[in-house]
Amino acid sequence: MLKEERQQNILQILNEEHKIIASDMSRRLSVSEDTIRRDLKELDKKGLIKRVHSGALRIGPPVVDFTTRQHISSDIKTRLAKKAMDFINDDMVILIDGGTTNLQFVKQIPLSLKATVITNSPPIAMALGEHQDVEVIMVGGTLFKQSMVNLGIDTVEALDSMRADLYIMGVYNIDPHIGISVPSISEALVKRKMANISTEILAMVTSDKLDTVSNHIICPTSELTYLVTENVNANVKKLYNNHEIVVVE
Amino acid sequence: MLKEERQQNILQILNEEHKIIASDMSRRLSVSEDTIRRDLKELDKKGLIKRVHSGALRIGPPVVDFTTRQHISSDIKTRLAKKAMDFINDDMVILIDGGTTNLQFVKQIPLSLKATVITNSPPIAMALGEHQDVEVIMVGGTLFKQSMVNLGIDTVEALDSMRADLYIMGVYNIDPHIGISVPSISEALVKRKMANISTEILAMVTSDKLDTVSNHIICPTSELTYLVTENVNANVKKLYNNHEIVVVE
DNA sequence: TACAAGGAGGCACTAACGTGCATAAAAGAA
DNA sequence: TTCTTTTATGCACGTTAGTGCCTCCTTGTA
Repeated sequence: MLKEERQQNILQILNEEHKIIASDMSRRLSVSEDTIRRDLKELDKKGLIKRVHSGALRIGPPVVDFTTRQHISSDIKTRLAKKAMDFINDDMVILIDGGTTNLQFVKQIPLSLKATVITNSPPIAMALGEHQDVEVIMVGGTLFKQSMVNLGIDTVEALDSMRADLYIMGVYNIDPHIGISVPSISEALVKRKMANISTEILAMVTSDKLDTVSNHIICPTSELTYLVTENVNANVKKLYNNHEIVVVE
Repeated sequence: MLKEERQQNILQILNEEHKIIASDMSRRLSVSEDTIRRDLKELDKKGLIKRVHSGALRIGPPVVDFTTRQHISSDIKTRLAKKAMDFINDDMVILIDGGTTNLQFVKQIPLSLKATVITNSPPIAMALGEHQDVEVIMVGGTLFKQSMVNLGIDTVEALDSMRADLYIMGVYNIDPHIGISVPSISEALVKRKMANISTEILAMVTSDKLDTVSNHIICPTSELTYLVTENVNANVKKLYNNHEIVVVE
């Protein structure tokens, strides 16, 4: 059994049982207690578990069925999220809007991060409920249920008095000839404002969104700083040749 | 049983019972009194409990984390919610703040309701995601993770330009001599503003919240219109004799 | 003041830990 | 593939944490 595999098992068991005993794990996974101890040490260092004498405790509530399914189905999104994590540091002011890719990203954020997160998405805000050192600022507005984000004039006005170091933009699709587009004018206005108040902009894009033709409102992309994606075709490359493109294989 | 687990148990019990006796705990948790004493000493040092001769006292009001509270006494909350539903009609503008009782209420709202809901609580907003004919207005602010509501000056300012027919107020406890109280000044300010902009005010209160002594900031209750509760003692009855008290048996 | 219950600190025992080292297993490089 | 390098694992052994018991001291109450 591989180390990663074993550690995944430990996390899985811990998720179900809320606590584990090192000696117990040693028997269940057929490795020495030393190995288990080393695993627990590592996982604790990563902030995934709480190491205690004799074993370890789960951090936070168990991951429920719904979120588990999301994890399984969105392997690519997880990989993109992990890559995007490289651009996150302590003490940043991070602006994040909605979308499942962004939600996946937020779920990857280590509990140890110290930062300020501004968001107009209730699910994103709630996903940060366990992060003690992350201050969450919610931007209000009219809830747009399709994508679970707050939009409207109030949202734009509230954003007016804020500034962020990095804006993690949720993306629907990228038209190779125009750029990033969104399905509604309200969303476009909010995203435009968000782009304006941020120093850098990062977008995570899964390949199904690349190279799609769209007749929706354009969101200006001239300030895009990082594009994190799986692979990229010639058109997109040309469009973004001024920006850093991170390709996750 | 792990040390941390045991201490967690002690805190849990103390949270429910307000005081504990060391010798008692020794029996209940099957460890020696010495160990219990050491635990109490540690927890006291961390400022989580107040150590006294013979045992320990709880510091402040009973507070459990949001996800835990969600599962506590939800059956009675459901019954309160169903009763409170009598005061809801189509085309109303309903203002709802946070709390698990309120969340339970929102989950009872029929999908057919046509209304506008204003809230500063992300979970409440998300719970209305399926209601096609409910327009949800989210009020932004700084997310207060313990109760999952947005608070702060921005919240109060945003509320300033709104009006509601009914405010469903989340309640922590009712002091028989003072009235409704909340654990923080930020929350008090927001609740006060919410009360000001609403024509009627409704509060659902489970019996464990009745008649509890609290030294926290008062939230003015003079405008309270409906009190929906399980049962009510003389003190509370006297305090609210101007208002409609609905008792759910 | 006296007396019982509770508490502090020391001691001892056991289970758990960490570390260094030898060996086995992966992962890369040729 | 085969060899080399790196990483992971298990064992030995000295150290530490957690617990119960004991003794002496403190606190609360009659």
